[in-house]
Amino acid sequence: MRIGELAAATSTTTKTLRFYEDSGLLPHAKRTAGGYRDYGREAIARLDFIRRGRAAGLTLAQIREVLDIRDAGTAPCRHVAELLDDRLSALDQQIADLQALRANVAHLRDDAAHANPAECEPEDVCRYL
Amino acid sequence: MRIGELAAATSTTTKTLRFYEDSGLLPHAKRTAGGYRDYGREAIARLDFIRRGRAAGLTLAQIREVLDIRDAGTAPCRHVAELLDDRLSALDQQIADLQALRANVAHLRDDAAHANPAECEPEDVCRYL
DNA sequence: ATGGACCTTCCAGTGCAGGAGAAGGTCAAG
DNA sequence: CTTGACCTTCTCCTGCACTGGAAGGTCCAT
Repeated sequence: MRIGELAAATSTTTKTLRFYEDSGLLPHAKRTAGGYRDYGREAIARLDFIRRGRAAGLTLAQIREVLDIRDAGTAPCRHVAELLDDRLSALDQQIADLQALRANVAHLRDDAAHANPAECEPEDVCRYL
Repeated sequence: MRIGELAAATSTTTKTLRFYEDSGLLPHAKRTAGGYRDYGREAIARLDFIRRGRAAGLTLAQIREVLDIRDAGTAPCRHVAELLDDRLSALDQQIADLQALRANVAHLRDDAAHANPAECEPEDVCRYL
């Protein structure tokens, strides 16, 4: 499989695949006589793994950590669970922050809606954020 | 108030304050005879506003949008309410996205937690992400 | 043998939110 | 009058995850 086919099969781009190789997420691909990268089908599974990790909000560095453990021949289940726990905490915090902000903005919006435009001072806009 | 005092009062840095001025988040400060920036107390309130927005995950561009409307001075409340409605919709979408992501990550994490490490083969790693 | 699709490497830029450090100016204390 | 803290502008650097483009090589059909 050449790089373009792999890119199409994984809904990504050749640029991204070369970038992943440079970043150590994909092993150095073997080459054809003409110097083209030649991928096996396992590359698709690896890229699906990377894609799922990205979708879960992991950084490429975190994904590489997991892949490195796997490539060393050890099962990274425990490590994956830890990474996901960290990610859950971060998400909970982020959600709580956004909900607090939403409440503030909603309050501010109500005030803006009910205020008499004639007596609406610019300074009032920022009272609640 | 000089830039260092303002930075200390708002738990930020002089670098950040100059960057905010360049970015249009802070107005051009008036200068002392020696060319130093000279801030009034209202700068602290403005930076607190920026800090709270940042803490809740807003971008500087989004914060600037709100500040620009305030700075227009003549900002009609109706217009502000419209802007805030847009912001509320965006926040609701963002919260919903994060909650969906959280559910996904929690599900993945549970799978990883219930796996028996002894029978977890390296090839299985993809199951958990 | 030629055209076009695809590939190669290398260099550079994007957007975000600043941070590092150089070269020099200002100000108050000793 | 000098020292040291603080300030000025300036240019470049950071990390993240790519993206774009130039210059050239390969492969396959016509």
